[in-house]
Amino acid sequence: MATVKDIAKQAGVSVTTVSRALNGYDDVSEKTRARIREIAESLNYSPNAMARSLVTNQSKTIGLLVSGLSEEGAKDHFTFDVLNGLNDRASEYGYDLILFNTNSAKQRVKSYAQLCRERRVEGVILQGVKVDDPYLQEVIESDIPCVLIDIPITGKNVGYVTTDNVLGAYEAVRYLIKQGHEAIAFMNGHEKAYVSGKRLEGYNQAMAEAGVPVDASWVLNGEFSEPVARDQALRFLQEHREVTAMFCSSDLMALGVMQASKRLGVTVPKDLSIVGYDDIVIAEYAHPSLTTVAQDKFQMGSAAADLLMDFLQGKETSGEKILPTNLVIRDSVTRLR
Amino acid sequence: MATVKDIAKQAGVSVTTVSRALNGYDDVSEKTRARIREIAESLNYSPNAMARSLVTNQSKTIGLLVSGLSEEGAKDHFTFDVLNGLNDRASEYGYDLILFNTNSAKQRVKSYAQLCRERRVEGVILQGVKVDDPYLQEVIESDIPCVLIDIPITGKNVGYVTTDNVLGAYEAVRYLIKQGHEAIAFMNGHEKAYVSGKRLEGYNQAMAEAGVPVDASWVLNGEFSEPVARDQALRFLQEHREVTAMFCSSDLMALGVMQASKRLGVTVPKDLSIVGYDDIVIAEYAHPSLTTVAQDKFQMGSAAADLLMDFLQGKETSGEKILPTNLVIRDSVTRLR
DNA sequence: TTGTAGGCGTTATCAA
DNA sequence: TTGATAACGCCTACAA
Repeated sequence: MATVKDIAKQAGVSVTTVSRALNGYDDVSEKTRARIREIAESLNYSPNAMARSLVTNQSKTIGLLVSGLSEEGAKDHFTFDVLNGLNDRASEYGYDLILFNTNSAKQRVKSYAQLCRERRVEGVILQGVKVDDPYLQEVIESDIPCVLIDIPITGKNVGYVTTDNVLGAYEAVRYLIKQGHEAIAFMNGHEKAYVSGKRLEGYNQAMAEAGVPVDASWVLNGEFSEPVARDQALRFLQEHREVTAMFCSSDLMALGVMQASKRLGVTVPKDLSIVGYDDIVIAEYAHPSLTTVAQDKFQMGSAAADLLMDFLQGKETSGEKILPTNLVIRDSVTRLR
Repeated sequence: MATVKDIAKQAGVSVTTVSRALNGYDDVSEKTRARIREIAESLNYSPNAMARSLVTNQSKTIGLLVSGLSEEGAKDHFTFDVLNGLNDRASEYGYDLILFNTNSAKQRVKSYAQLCRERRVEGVILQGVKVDDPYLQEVIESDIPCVLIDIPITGKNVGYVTTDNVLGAYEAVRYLIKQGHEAIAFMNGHEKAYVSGKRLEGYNQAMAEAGVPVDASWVLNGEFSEPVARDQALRFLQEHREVTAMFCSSDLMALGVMQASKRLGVTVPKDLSIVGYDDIVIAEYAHPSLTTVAQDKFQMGSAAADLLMDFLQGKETSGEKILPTNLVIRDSVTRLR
């Protein structure tokens, strides 16, 4: 593989000149620059990014840490969409993405932070990690600039991107109320998730506003899992025939609730209205199609890239980006009366 | 950031000793090794992968080139699943993945091959590219070891992973025939795709075996697109009320056909049986749920990693891996008579 | 068992 | 406008 030295030799100049010619410095005559360019091309020269990084101390690389990336059966496109947005924007900044995953088969000895330091990533995006994940602490304390998805931590070079979970849930529940529902249960996710707390807030808020008292036992924990939500719903719906609607903290759980309904002979939306959260692809194809709170996952990715770049460029920033949600109305809710 | 030099200084030894102690050479006394390890730890030392690469000439990095990665609305989990399998296996080999995408907003000046050379990736996986993609040629000619997904090219350090498309299609159609169908149309993808040719082969084979003549006009081109398949089906189904089944070269197209059926008042599967291909997540949730030819995408990814490693380690290999498919029977096919 | 010295490919500093 | 030279952090003959 050709190096600057090869070019220099062939052009009869020094490596310095070659370097500067190729990097567009203006203290090199156009004539030699042209000659050098030509030779570089003919030699199929590509600068060695690593050698460059070594001296500039810039790897032009950002790390993506995804917990549970390798798990099969991740039905929600969430991770992937965020990754796309991220990659798209990062490449605009001239950065490439490098992927790390935690749960490798051979219990990886190296820690996240170590991986990042070895590769000298300039920043990190963390996604899908739980609030109590030990990796989380490790990375935050590592002083590598870092942006979290859906975990609200800010600090020196630490920020996060999320959507307006309170408002999203609020609007969903208010929509149900406007459709005449009052007996509205809430299938929430596990407590380790930041978003769960926020969405509960939104639920409570909408209920309070409508003057509907909230029964704590009507807030279920589906652990963001389809089968768990199904089982929870199975139990709950049998005990509470009076419920007319259920708001779910994820589409996957909403699908679980649908399954439970079907099994119990409860027709959606006639006997039970359901609203989900996320707007995953399946939502549109479910039967009936699912009314849900949509998050723009692609945008979450690019916003995360933007925020990280702010850190890297030393820009002043609050370190938080809260994106809007959008209620997508389909066929899983019926108007009461 | 701590370097070997720092450690050496603090331990009162040379950098050589540090390097060898940390890399597990046995010509260093256990006592000094222990001391060096301790100091390294206390200094939070991580070796600089780039400096190491520079001298070992091994980047421990493989590139992933995905065409159309950033396109929103890629409903099939395909790319993502493959990526997961790839990443999972690669990390077992001690390799990290670096992502490149072509269609960045700012028309990226650098070519794929250039990107790969700059980052000194040891090998490349190419996915989602069309047979006539200029990038394809470029990469293949670049003499970087490379594995293609679903494109049958082999050569020096070039190989591919695919599934048995002929057999997959054959089994799908034979299944339809066993259910009593004879008037079976085929919604194929575009001709630029390798898999389309193969699946057509399988279709023809099964039909011939059953002694059912194939009418070329019954083979449609849905371009692997949901709306295109829908429109094609709309036209075709109106003209051919005698068709009882349609085999589709992708689940997405099968969904398009379902939409068309619905619009025409043709009930699936009572009036029209449908078999798809891929087994994307939506297939299970569609209404009726879709009988389809499943491909293990995760496994395709890990097989690709394996093959690439064979190249990198100079192992003898045919350069092709053809994985099995698996007919998943759900509710979109009815038994005739 | 340990240390010295050279080099990987690039950029940066300084002098010519 | 150009060139010599010294880094960057690491590994690896070779010598001690």
